[in-house]
Amino acid sequence: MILIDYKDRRPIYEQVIEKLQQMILCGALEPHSPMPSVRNLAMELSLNPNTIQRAYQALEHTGYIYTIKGKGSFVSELSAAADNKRREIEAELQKSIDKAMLSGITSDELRQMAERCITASERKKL
Amino acid sequence: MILIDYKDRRPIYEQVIEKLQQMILCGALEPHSPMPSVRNLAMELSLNPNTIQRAYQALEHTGYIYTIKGKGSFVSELSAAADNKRREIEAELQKSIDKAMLSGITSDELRQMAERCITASERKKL
DNA sequence: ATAACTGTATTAGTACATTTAATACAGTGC
DNA sequence: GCACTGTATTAAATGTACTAATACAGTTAT
Repeated sequence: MILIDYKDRRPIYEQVIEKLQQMILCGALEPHSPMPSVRNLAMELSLNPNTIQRAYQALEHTGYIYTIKGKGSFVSELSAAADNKRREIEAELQKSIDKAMLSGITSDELRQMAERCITASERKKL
Repeated sequence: MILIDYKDRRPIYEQVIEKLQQMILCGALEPHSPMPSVRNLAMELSLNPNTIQRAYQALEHTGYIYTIKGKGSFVSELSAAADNKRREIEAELQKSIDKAMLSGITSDELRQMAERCITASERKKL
């Protein structure tokens, strides 16, 4: 269910973080359900447990999961995390759009471009 | 005129490429005008000439500049480069929007978000 | 209590990309 | 010839990511 893209320039632990965030936010992982153990997920993805540990610690730090020592890690209620993610996504979008404007693309062209991207993304969800 | 952001995680040569692309595409550097020499720009930005050389070679390879050995590098006509850049930007936008949808953000929320970002970016240009 | 799980911490080693540095070579123009 | 262009090469230093191998502590079931 999680696919590591070795062509992606970002570090593996960041890819793991992103995928798990998405699964939590879109409801694929339900609040208070147990996350896979560090060692199991590492086995499943053929990664070192340290790499998964790093991802889990980041997820706990940002409120996506909570941990009970000896028992495991569990999905958090998503209220706070969802708001943060929305802010994060808007910031990324803002960066892309700023770059586009600096390269001489007009607002109207950008609106059309955004609409094209959104409908394309909708189609993929089917 | 070019500012290197050492907090940016991307390599320096990529930042240089991006800034020069923007300056060429928005007309700040006119077609057939001479680019600063590799050594001069390196001095000005306090970087190693090799770093600038790497950026220039990438810019030549993608059609932003052309080079005459012994004379220097010059800004290209921007027809081809502009189209490539537009495609590049739309691809980046598509990625951001796909991620947003995967995180459970709806199309309508995304449209509002995009509009907010575009108007914010317009304001900065004043 | 023992075994088999959980998360956590630490240290070491390897690999890789980026950047700097120091040169050297070749073409252009005064 | 000199001063400027771009180009090429090799070496060294740096930082990050990742793996590996352990060790420790808490939970749970038998």
